Amino acid sequence: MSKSSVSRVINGEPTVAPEIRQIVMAAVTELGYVPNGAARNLVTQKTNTIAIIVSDPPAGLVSDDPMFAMVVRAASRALEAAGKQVSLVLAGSAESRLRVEQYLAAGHVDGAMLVSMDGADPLPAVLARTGLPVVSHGRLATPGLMPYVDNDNVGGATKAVQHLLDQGRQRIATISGPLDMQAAQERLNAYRQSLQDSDRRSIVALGDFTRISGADAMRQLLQDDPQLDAVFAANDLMAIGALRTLREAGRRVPDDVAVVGFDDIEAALYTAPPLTTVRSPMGEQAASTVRLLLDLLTNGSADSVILPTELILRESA
Amino acid sequence: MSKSSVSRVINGEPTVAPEIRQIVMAAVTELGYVPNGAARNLVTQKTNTIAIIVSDPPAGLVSDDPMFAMVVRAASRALEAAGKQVSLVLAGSAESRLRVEQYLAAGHVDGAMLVSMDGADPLPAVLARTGLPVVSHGRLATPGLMPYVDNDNVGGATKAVQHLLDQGRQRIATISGPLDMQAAQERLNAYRQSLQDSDRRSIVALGDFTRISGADAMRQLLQDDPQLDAVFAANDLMAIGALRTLREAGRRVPDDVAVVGFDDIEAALYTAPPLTTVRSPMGEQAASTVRLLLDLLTNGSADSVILPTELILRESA
DNA sequence: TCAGTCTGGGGGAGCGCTCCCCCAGACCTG
DNA sequence: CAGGTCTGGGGGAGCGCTCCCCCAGACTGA
Repeated sequence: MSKSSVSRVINGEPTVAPEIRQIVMAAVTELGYVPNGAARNLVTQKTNTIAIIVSDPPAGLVSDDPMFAMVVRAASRALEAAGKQVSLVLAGSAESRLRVEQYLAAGHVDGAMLVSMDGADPLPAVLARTGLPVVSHGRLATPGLMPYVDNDNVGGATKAVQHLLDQGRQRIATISGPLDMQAAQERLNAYRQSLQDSDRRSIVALGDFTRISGADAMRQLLQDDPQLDAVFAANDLMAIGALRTLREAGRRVPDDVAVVGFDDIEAALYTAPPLTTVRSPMGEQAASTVRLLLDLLTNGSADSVILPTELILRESA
Repeated sequence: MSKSSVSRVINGEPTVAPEIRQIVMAAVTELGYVPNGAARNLVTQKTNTIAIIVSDPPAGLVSDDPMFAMVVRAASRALEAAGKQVSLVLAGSAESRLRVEQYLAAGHVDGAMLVSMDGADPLPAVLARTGLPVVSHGRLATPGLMPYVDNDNVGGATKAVQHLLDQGRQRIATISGPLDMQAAQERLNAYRQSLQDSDRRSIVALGDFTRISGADAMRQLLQDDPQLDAVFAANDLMAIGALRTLREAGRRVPDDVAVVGFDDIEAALYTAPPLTTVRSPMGEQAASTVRLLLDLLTNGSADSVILPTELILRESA
């Protein structure tokens, strides 16, 4: 019995006699043999592993981020369903960035998926230059670097603001996300455009997509314009923070102030009152991004995708 | 110039002349050379990679799980700080379980960290038998299989119930987590013990640690005992669900019904009213678990750790 | 029956590293 | 100055696989 035959059996090649296959399989199960991954990777020049690269904010800032959980989970699932291993990479500080680059260059992975990179991040450009198949979950500031899957931020934000307008709200403020993130920018622009189209003034406060920043921004907004009667928050987490500030300030929602969020995370169902929000299909987006990468891996090319968003009416607006 | 010298330089061995080191370094940066990971792994018999194995509930059930985000993030960070790569593994269906086993047996990782395994899961036992260094985030149902880090569930739950008792609450119910999870069981037992010690009857509903299950369980509880005036939920997510049901049922919190949660996730700060809860240091627990594994890797042994919990008083009780 | 074709299995090279062994040359000591 | 010691660098084996090449043996058709 030669190792060639064993190799053939294990890799499921058809040109092997059933009898031999039997013998090998028996031996394999009996001995509990498992082929060595490193050796295999070495010779085949592939690893069956995909990196999920998540930009990690400086320590301390992190909360229980629903985006992280949803995206990482959905992506991992899709990847595992396709028989790929997942390597999770947190891209935080500058020196960790170098490590990431080295890691990918060392051939540890067959491809990578970038998640929520901010505009200033040099990583996408660096990775694109390595020639490794890379896709992005969310559109990047620099276009054309790699294919991506995003949701329709502009359409969603427009629907949200339009809804507020349709309700007859007069002073509609917004809590924006960090402007170095593409999604935050698009949502803010759409808000501005909608208000401008109906001859209204923008009232903007800046957050960073966390609950606490939403609460702070709402406080700011209330101070800037005590008369405001509606707020569009660029994500649900900040909307939840805003809800809290409004409660503390004695404003009733939606009677005094209407609130609309963005994302439709599960928590939006459980706020008081339940949050009206724009649903962005995060799980689906992650799965699509994986599909994109898989396409890129097999075909050498893949086309970016924009997923539709939908306004979910609940009680806060 | 021989490859031996290059190898020595790259691996930072001291027995190499500064001059040669210079030359090699120059060549390396100029050519952008990065050593091949697979080849290295093959010969050194180690991968510098640690698996984080998360039990994944059957699709659909998953929501934005703060536990997942916190633990995976904190653990990854600690691992990367120690120079380890992270391999994220979702252990879902039975067949995926086999894949996990194969994967680990193939020598792709140097060690593994189990997260939130339920009691029925055969995976811990299987992994323990492979001889691979493995630790658990959270105590396992089968003791002695591997070292673990857990928080003081019993102490925390006792404090929570005691607080309700001290307030003079008469009918204290609980929403338990899934009983195949060790943490849920300990919290329930502590609740029972505390009530028994003060001669009171237990009122128990079962949830599965999700918001929606908390809302459902609360409905059940209200039906079982309309007179109840306090609820201890085995985690914050279920407490949030309970809050919603209570609001819908027209009960005031904490006036009519007091609510205490467990975990102190960030969302607990933003509920209406803010949630009184038991803080369990999830991030710290994850970091400790990593430290445990690292110890195990270097020393060959490591001792389990129990982290203290603390009651955080807010407005819901 | 024999040349010719086809199929399946064995031998062995080689993937890109690390690490051991050995040797050249510098240095030291009596 | 000769013999011994020590230091640093080069050669080469080998990690455990896959895959190519080739050959033995079965099978076909004239």
